[in-house]
Amino acid sequence: MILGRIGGTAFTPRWANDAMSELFLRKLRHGAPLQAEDEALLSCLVQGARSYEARADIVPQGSAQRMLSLVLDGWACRYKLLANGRRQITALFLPGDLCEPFGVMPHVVDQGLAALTPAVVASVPLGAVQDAARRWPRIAEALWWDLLVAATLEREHIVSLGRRSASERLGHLFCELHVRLTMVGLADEDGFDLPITQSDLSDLLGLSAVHVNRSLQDLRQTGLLALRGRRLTLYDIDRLRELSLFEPAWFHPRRSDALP
Amino acid sequence: MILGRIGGTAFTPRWANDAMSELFLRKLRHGAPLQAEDEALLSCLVQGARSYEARADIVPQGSAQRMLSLVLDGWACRYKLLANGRRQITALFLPGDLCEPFGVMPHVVDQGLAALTPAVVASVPLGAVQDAARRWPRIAEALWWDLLVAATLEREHIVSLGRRSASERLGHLFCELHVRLTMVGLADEDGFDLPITQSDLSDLLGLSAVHVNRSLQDLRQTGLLALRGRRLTLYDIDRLRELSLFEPAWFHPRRSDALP
DNA sequence: CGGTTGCTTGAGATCCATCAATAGGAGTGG
DNA sequence: CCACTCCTATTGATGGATCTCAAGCAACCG
Repeated sequence: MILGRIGGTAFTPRWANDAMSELFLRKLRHGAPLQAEDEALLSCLVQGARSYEARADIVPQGSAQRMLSLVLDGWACRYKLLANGRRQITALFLPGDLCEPFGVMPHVVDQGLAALTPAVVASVPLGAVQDAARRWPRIAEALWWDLLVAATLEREHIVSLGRRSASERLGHLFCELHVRLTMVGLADEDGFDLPITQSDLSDLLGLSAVHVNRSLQDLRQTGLLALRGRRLTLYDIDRLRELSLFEPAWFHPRRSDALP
Repeated sequence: MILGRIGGTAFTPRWANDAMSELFLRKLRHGAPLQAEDEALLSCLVQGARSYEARADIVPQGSAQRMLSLVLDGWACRYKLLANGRRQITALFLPGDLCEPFGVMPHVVDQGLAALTPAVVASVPLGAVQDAARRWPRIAEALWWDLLVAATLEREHIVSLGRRSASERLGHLFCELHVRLTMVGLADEDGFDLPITQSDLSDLLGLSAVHVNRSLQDLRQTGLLALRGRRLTLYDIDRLRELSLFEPAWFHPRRSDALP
């Protein structure tokens, strides 16, 4: 429930500049027809990778924001800590995810950003992204698409918390993660790595950790999935989607040139 | 639970062009130092007002989006209808609210837009807004600020659904509405008009209508508020904020020029 | 080996949903 | 003005979903 206080450590040399932006680009390609020059330009924006331990704050609640965070490795989250000590995770960020809409002006963040696992996070200067978007239409399109997907995820999160049962929330989350991780090549057909704790899941889904545990057991006993160690195996994705009221259609907003 | 099928009626002449954008401008002034020329330009974008009956769909779920909707009068909402018939309202729109972030490209909307009360809604051409923002920095700043506030509201909605009790959700909503309505001059110090039904509130807050009713009675009996007819009176806003874990600070992201 | 963290299980309490019935209020037509 | 209807608000009773507290277990790690 309580987040650790360990800050980021120094620059991590194992991330060469190309490798850093690879997952990010892989995702953006779903949103716009990026050319080699667009990708080269985007790569240049990604700099200053730092490592964080699990539970470390990346951007503390209430601090001023001038850079965007891009997750290179590990999982992170946006969260809010309430006065009564409860925590709600409002968004989950996977490798390749940009943690804020690209064009916001500098501002004070109302919610913090924290690592859920050991993570490597790069900083992207706000102004540079805005400039790139202003000058290169395909980059702008890709970034707007990314923003659109992020907003859709957030709204679906609201729907889950408001109108889905505990098992449905879990199932829906797993379906969503499967799609997102597949987009960046981090899932295979029947599952993926789930590196966060059940307590994190509970803070994400608005449940207690105990109930997450029991609902997971329900899903296992129904034969829909297995969760051993960090590996989540999905035995029957179609049935899981049906059970969770998951509609993959909303996931890929059509590109403008594809609109009727 | 089920939305009506009545479409919009024809153009409503009672809205002159100036009056149409007045509330919208009033809100944006909180986000950027708009000059007369900026406001004039923004006013020109707002066109094509239409009236809708309560419960009418404004933009149905699954349709293509090329225009932005601006609420001139009445309350509206973004909602999702689940396969099992449940409805979740993901955002509430008040007079002066732009219903989508300004810059999104045309896309298929995953969630519909509906009137909750009789409403008048104008359409704003997407391209025109983007052009204006590109050319006039203050307009861009105001619109980004608006987007930022909308995103913050959405995240706070997630926190409510995930980690606040029924009474806290209601209290938090009323505090939020009080701030938002005050920004456009539609609330006075001790309350405002609440024109939606308890059933709408339940779909917004992820509760049952019966439980909304009971939680409202709790709040009344605690002496925090009164709700007679459509008028909501707040007797002790500070105490209500405390009880609801409402933090008004996040509401006004600082302008870029005010950052340290 | 002891300490820590995360997972699992049980029992009891609480919050909230559902079902069903009644009451109030606004509009409508006679 | 009354009877009627629809919609919304209210109330009661009951069951279910989920929470909390508490304890035990398993894995990992220095």
